[in-house]
Amino acid sequence: MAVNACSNRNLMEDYEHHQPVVFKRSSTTSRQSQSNTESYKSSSQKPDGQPGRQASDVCSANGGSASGLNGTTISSSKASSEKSPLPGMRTSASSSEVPLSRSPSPTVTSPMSDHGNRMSPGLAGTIVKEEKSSAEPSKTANGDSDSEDEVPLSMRTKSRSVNSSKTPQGSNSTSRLSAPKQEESDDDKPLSNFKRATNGASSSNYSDSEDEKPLAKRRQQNGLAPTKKSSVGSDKRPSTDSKSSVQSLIKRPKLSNASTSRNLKPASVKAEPKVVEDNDHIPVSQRIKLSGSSTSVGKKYSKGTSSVKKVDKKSKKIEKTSKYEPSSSGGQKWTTLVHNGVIFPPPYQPHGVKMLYKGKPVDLTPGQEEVATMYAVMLDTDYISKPQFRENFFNDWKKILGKNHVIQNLEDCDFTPMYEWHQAEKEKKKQRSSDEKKAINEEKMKLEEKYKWAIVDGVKEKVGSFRVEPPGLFRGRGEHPKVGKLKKRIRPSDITINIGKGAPIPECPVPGERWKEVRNDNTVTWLAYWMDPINSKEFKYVFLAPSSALKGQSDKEKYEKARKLTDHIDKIREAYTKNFTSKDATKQQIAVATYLIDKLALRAGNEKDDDEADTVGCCTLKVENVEPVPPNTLEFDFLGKDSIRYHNVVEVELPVFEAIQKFRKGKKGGDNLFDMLDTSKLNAHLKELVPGLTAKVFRTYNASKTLDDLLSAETNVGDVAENIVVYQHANKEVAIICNHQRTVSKSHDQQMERLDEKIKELNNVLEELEVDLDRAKKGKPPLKGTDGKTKRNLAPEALEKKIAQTHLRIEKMERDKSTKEDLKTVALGTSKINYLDPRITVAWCKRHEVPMEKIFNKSLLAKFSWAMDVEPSFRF
DNA sequence: TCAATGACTTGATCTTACTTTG
DNA sequence: CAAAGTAAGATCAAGTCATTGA
Repeated sequence: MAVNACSNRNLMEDYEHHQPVVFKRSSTTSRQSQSNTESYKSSSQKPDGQPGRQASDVCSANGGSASGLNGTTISSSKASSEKSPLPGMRTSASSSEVPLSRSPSPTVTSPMSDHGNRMSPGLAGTIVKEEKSSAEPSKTANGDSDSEDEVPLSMRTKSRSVNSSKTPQGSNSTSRLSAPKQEESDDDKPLSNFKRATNGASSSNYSDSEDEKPLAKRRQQNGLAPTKKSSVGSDKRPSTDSKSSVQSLIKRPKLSNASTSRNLKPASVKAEPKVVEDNDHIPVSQRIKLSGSSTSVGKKYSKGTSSVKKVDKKSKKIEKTSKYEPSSSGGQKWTTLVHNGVIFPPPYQPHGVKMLYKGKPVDLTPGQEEVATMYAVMLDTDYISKPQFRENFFNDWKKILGKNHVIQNLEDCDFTPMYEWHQAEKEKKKQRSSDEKKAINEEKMKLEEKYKWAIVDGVKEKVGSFRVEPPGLFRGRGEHPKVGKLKKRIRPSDITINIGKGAPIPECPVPGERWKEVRNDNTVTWLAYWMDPINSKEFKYVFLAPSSALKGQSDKEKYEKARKLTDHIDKIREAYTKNFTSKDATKQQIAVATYLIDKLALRAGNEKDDDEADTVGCCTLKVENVEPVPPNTLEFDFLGKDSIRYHNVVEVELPVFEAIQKFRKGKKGGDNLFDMLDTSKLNAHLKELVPGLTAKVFRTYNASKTLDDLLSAETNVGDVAENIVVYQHANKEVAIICNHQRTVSKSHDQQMERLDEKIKELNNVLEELEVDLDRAKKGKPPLKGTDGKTKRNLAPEALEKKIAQTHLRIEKMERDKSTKEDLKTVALGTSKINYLDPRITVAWCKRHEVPMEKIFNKSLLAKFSWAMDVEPSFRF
């Protein structure tokens, strides 16, 4: 049972005791912030009010006892929520489980496994390439570390914050060129280890392998998550697959390393290739079928029939052949590209419902009504309560109303009739019979079918979002200066199409209009773009879907880059640590900034314009965002991307602490903490250390490294459901590091109450059973139930069994509850989609016989099709 | 050197489809 | 079977980073 997993192990102990060195990342982690909503704006404010949840894992430690049963700890949700859990966590030191250890084989195994190629026989000339880069052998880790690794000691920080904090880890990336990777030394281990320290504890060290193991366990402690998993368990996947398999399609070759692939590219035919025929409706991704057995996770493509082939003509530009050329410069992204353009939202249909102005109905032209309706529809959102929103809206609407319109101010407008009309429409839609719905759906599908696919180098690929954004009111996040502005309707004459030379130009769907421009630029991947109506300097693009080879390739490159960072991370840490005390202010700032990015997984922090929400990242931190708390703790509190609050209290190394104090000296709260720095300087510096390295690589590295370590540390004992719990737990750790939040659902409290009630009920039942048991032992009949009914006479054994069952139910419910509380503000999806190398997950699934579909949904399976053949021994 | 531009990734949330529950 | 919950998918905002051009 899951329980076990969760049970406490002593994680903490491990951490603490062993600590030899190392960085620890902060322990705490919690994110409290969530308050994201708009509320805060400028940096200065710190919102507090939040519920302050804490990081879960951490908490668990303490929370444990909630259920008394078997020692399992369940973290009570509450506990977690409470702020400081404190130190007292107990853990037994015992944990001794052995971790899986990293992959054992030091040797290289060549990855080449691709099993069968995915190619279908059918394709004739198409490409294929399958090899995976042999280059990397699986790196196995060796258990040892390089000596260097150990070095980092200096850096280690300890963090433990009181309240929350997250831990990050750092690392850097590397380019492929550089040295061969050494295995990761232990040091590399991600911070994660550190971080969580739930409460106060923290520390851990890398090096010992031992330490690592425990981590995983630690996390579990919370005991969470049981519920979902179970549900997960069921499988359903079959259906789709089967179908898909049937169809044939072209399969796309698998990606290999970039370089190669590029070159390999099939030749193109120049002109338009003919479209692939038939089946195509099925996306490539779907074609993949998963094998059912866990191990067989890999996908296989079905055989494709159609063949498109292209001849190569090209070789022309392939200049850059360097093998590894990243897609960079000059990079050609495709040779032939065929698609059908974009689809437009239907024209506005006036509804004729009149709004009131000073209590009286007003006649509006369709154009005026359209904009009024956009506002009316948002009446129940909190955008309406923002003055900025109302002001921007009214300014834009006024332009459409005209100067002399009766409507002169928003305050006297009553949009209720329109709002109600809209609600009624919604209701109507909901009430439609399923047949009706089906018919409507089919119609829509038919209409959109042709836009869904593009043929890239002869392979049919899914297009991402091919719908032009409909007009509406801008829904900026946080305190965006432009919220509420009218996002005007986009017309064909606003759109630039990019398509292969010679391919048929998509027909403009609006009669009488034409595209703004048609280009044939094969150095970019977009199929179309238009100017963002809100920010005239920005564009909106139509790209291929994530399941496409083009996207898959770059995704793979991203992870490879992060993975290679492993080889350089020690050096990088050493270097920045040395510069914490540099006399050169710029160097010192770079060092500290890099440290924060590494340790806390902060984003780079580009400069922002005044017409954007006031949010910050590392390079743009303000003095007021970082509060030094002697002797060596820093309290971060700022609004980051999407105006999501980042609040973290972290212990840092003394030199960092001192440097921060120095950077703050003589500045005002709103001044930049790093006045000598911006992202381009920072990245330029990183690139000197390792070609291709940029700030964001650290996030990817730390996230993936953390997952890899946590999953590998876990001794496998459980069944599928338990393993899934383990995975989710690891995933959650990563989400916490990255500060991926979600707003608490409106019904959360209600749901919690409901759970509480159920638990209470069960407890009552339990009490009654115990009384009955007592009486039964004495030969007395059971008391009447609360409902007054008489109960059957049961043998003590039977009662005991019932009691045990009830205990289990209560436990499970408590666990569900704490998981729910725990995850109420943590979003796991983002990291899964963007930061976790899917090969880690795939390899782990293979090792633990967990079907991939339990972890990745259909779209992720498609998106990560390039990772499915990885060896079970793969380590990040 | 740096601001503007351009392309692409990351991210929260809204919407819809599907499940579970009462 | 409807209401409630949830997960998947869609949407589109908001970042990162490279390149361009003056």
